[in-house]
Amino acid sequence: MSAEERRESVIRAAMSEFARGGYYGTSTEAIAKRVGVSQPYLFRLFPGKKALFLAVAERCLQDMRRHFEEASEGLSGEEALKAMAESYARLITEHPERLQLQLHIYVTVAAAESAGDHEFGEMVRRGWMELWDTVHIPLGGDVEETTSFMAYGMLINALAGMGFPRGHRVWEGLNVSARIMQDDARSVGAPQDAEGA
Amino acid sequence: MSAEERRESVIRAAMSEFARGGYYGTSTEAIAKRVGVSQPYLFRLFPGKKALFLAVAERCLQDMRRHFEEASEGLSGEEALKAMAESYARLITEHPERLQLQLHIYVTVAAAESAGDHEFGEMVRRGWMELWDTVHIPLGGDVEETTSFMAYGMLINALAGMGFPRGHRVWEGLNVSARIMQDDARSVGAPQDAEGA
DNA sequence: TAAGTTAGTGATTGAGTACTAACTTCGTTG
DNA sequence: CAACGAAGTTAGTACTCAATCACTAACTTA
Repeated sequence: MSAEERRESVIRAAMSEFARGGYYGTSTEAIAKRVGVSQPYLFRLFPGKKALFLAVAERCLQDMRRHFEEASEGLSGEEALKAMAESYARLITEHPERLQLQLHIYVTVAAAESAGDHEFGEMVRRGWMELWDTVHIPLGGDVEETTSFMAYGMLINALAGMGFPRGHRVWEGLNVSARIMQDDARSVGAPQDAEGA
Repeated sequence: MSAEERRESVIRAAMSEFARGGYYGTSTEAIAKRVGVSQPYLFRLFPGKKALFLAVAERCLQDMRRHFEEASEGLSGEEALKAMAESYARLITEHPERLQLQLHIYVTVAAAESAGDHEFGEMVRRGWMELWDTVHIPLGGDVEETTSFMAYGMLINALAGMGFPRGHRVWEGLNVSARIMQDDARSVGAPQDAEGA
């Protein structure tokens, strides 16, 4: 297998592992094991753990963008909104590790930023803006609509991350105002506990 | 100093340290050093690192709730909304470590949930619902309004975490549709880079 | 003063960490 | 066939981490 192909498979494996444990909670050995390669060899494919995480974050944002592009292809306005929302809902319910990876990226970039390391932040901001524009266009260039779409998306991330089961009252407001996740609302990760209090 | 007082100071110190590095990125020694106590003694005050993080998360949610209660005291409707939004904006701009701690809690609970550990999740969901109700009441019991408030709050968390500077176009939609952070919008952690692309 | 409790420390342990250096294996090509 | 470069390994270093254990000094109570 060529080094480039190997790098690709390492990124995929690292996406899974970093999704589980985040940056500090993931060992390079775990990634290597998943790829089926020796751990030191990772350092020949990537200069270090940080660079690998960066590559993973970049890929995650790219995937996200492509996801929205495909979902909204040929649609616009309300139709595009519904299509993207449903597509996103399906993505994070069927692949909860995607949600976790996103959360890990947000928190890691925030930590890096306030630690004075802006390299990671620049990349993520660039990725986010591309994502923003990808959503903005099919929504008719409406800034408020796009912002609202992103905001409800972030709330969904949080609720799903916390493990609120579908049908819980905290999801209620989303069905109406966001026109999102009508029938597709589903708990991510955690199962039944109706109220939690 | 009594054990109870010590525990209190440990929680405060741990909030700062966990905000920086999250669960895996924070050593118990760093926390102990900040408290001014030996590292092994932490394990007399708390059964383990995990229990300490749990106590920190609980405290963070409590603080958050109290914050909104105080901000909305005696107000209702639009006035309460503005007061809570401004108060929250001030909190995370003046204390960026609060934002980071919240992000770390969300990601850690998500990881715990999908790893089958629901103890942490139950606590956080309970805390979130209390927070939700605390916001819900002054907003006149309007579910959509409350959901929208929470959603824009989560978007603000994400944008601030990524280090988008105030005035950046990604904040634009928030000024209008969310009636949040009009003049108070401010970058958290990261300084100027106008576009990032 | 004897008995017991509470707050706290120093030394250590065993597991895990990112990363390096030196070696091997093997298909391709002059 | 021999030389080479690229893919990949084994062995190892220097270090960090959570947690445990045995201990002590100060205070309280009777």
